[in-house]
Amino acid sequence: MVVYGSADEAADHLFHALADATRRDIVRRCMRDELSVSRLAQAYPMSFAAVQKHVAVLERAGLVTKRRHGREQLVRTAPEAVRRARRVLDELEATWRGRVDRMARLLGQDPEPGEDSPTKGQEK
Amino acid sequence: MVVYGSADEAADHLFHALADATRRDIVRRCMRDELSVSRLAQAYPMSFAAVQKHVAVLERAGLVTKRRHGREQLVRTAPEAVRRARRVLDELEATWRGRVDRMARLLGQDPEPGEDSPTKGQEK
DNA sequence: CCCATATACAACCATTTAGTTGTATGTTAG
DNA sequence: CTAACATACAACTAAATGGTTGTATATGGG
Repeated sequence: MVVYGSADEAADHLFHALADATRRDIVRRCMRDELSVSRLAQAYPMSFAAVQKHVAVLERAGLVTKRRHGREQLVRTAPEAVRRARRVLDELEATWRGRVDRMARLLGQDPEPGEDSPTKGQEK
Repeated sequence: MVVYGSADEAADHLFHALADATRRDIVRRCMRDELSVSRLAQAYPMSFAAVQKHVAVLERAGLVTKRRHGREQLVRTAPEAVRRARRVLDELEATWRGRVDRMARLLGQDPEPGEDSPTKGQEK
């Protein structure tokens, strides 16, 4: 799974978090209101602990934040979250059509996968 | 990993495929040119078979297509691919601010996670 | 104070992933 | 034809995932 600089790691976490229907649903729900974890848990056919873990994954990816209110933990989708994911996709396109391609040609080395940036430092 | 109707499944595959830096890099490279699998493999610090598998994951997600040319298999990023991923993100927002919320209120039932559409078909 | 609720977290299990190696099958260049 | 190359695919391993149950710790209401 390679190590990667924090840039790639952030994208890894983001997309990984979105790659599960339950988590996407949590994101949707928590865009409208703040919901406690137990409230959320009631909505899915799985244990409280399982939902707790899903929320943790979303939190690690920066897609939601938690805020304590009394004895409950209110979950809310980070306002900028989905937008941020979209930006990563944009960069995915941009990296190619702009920077990399152009720079490689300027340097006179053809921009093909000869041996450059083997996954590692790519745009980190 | 649960069954899901094909709609969610497609999103699962899409985001899962994007949740790996090597695969994102393959997507970038193959937007510019068509590249053979072995050509791609040279670019990463892993075996040919490993890269082959990454390409398979991308293919399953509809992010790239393969086309035979002689003895090589040329990989190319699906033109519409990234755009499609972005659309899923848009829907993620839209579902909330438009449809679900509004409909639920119209129906007079509060749109909270009581038990409605628990991600649907989540029962494995 | 006592209890029910809301969360946290550890331990465990089954499945998937990401990688490996090894072998088989096509295809093209000589 | 044959050798070298490009791919396909099976089998195996280590680690990560997604889920479970069980236990511990806060907190709020009466």
